[in-house]
Amino acid sequence: MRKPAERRKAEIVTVVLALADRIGPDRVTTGAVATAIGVTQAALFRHFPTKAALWQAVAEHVAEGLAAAWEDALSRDDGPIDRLRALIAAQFAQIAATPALPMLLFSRELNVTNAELRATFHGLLTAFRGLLAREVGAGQEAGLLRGDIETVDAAVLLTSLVQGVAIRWALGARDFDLQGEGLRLLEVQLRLLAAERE
Amino acid sequence: MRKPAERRKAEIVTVVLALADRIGPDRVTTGAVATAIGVTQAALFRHFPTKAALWQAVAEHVAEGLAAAWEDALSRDDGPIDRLRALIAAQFAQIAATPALPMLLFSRELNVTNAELRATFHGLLTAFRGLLAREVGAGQEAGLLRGDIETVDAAVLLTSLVQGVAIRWALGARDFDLQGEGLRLLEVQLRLLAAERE
DNA sequence: TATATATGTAATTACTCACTCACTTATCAA
DNA sequence: TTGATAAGTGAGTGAGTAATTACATATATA
Repeated sequence: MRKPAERRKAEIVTVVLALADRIGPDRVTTGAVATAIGVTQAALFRHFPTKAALWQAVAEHVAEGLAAAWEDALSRDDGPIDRLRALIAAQFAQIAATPALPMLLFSRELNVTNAELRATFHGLLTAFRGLLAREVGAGQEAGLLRGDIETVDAAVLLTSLVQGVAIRWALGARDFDLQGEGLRLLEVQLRLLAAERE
Repeated sequence: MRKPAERRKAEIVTVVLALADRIGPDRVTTGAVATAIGVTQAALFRHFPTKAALWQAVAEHVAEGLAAAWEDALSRDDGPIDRLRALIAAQFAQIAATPALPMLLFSRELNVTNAELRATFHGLLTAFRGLLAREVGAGQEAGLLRGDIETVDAAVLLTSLVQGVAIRWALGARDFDLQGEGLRLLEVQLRLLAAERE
């Protein structure tokens, strides 16, 4: 079935992510993508000049999703602790919705083929840490979080929590609920960071 | 130059790890390994029946290194907190000595091609978490660490710390001292976990 | 309706990869 | 010194894989 280029491009990006989840990012061949969509392999090159360009489009799609989720998490008018919760919940939600994401960060296509893209993703992680740091700082100002910890260090500990849980989830058999376990551990870490002991 | 099989095998394993660091685990082809050593590609198959077996040997090499480092860290007769420090310091040291390790965890070889390899590494991470949990438990028993936190949760937070810092190091330009930064953050987390506030 | 163009196909190319096999030669023990 | 054997070679094979090309046709628009 013939489709306008825009929709076909979007379809290809979606299928690449789904395939990356099912068989791993580095097994996503142009042939596999084409078969999954129902077109010939050559048709892909009508929409993307190279396979690297295709991966770049995928990465941009993911980056936009993350940025949107962060913005949405910060849009609510809560206190800093709840904003921290929302940010990290959004991160877990994005990873759960795009399970290939952790592997994608280390995939050959993204790291080896496209250095620019690697910088983009590294920038995303840094940006996320920055957002966390801002909320942590606000929490410290408000006397909600311990003040005897460097703001940035607390942010690093929180991003590490996300990455650690995501790794355990991805490397294991995905045999637990990422979001549930992640948010549970977040509460533990938040209790450690809290200004007052209950 | 002809070498006895044992030494050649060891050489191959070493070169694979070095190449994995330099060009990425999934770019390590049998041809690249052979050229780096100075033999023909066919010679590799004199020592390993398949490429998967070669990777398994690499994994065992890494596993032995980690196990030895852990044992060494636990051999000293310190208190639980110092043992935690020693364990995590050993982990950072091993990662720094084998910089391909973080990437290896996300390689296609491990995640897609070689299920046995994946099981090996997943087992290693689980074992490490177990060792940490034991020391955390001892620290809680001794009244050195907060008792109102699940022992296992604290262990997860500590392994996450290691992984988070290692990822930031590997994905970035390796532009900071892994061990130094890691141990610094460990002290922060230990302060959060401490039973008494100073 | 006619036609230009965007979308898609079939067939093929150039290349990489893991792996095989018949053959050679260095090494070492008898 | 000689013969057995372990270690290495040269020349392949078959199975992918991205990308190209000449050709076809659906679709929108004038």
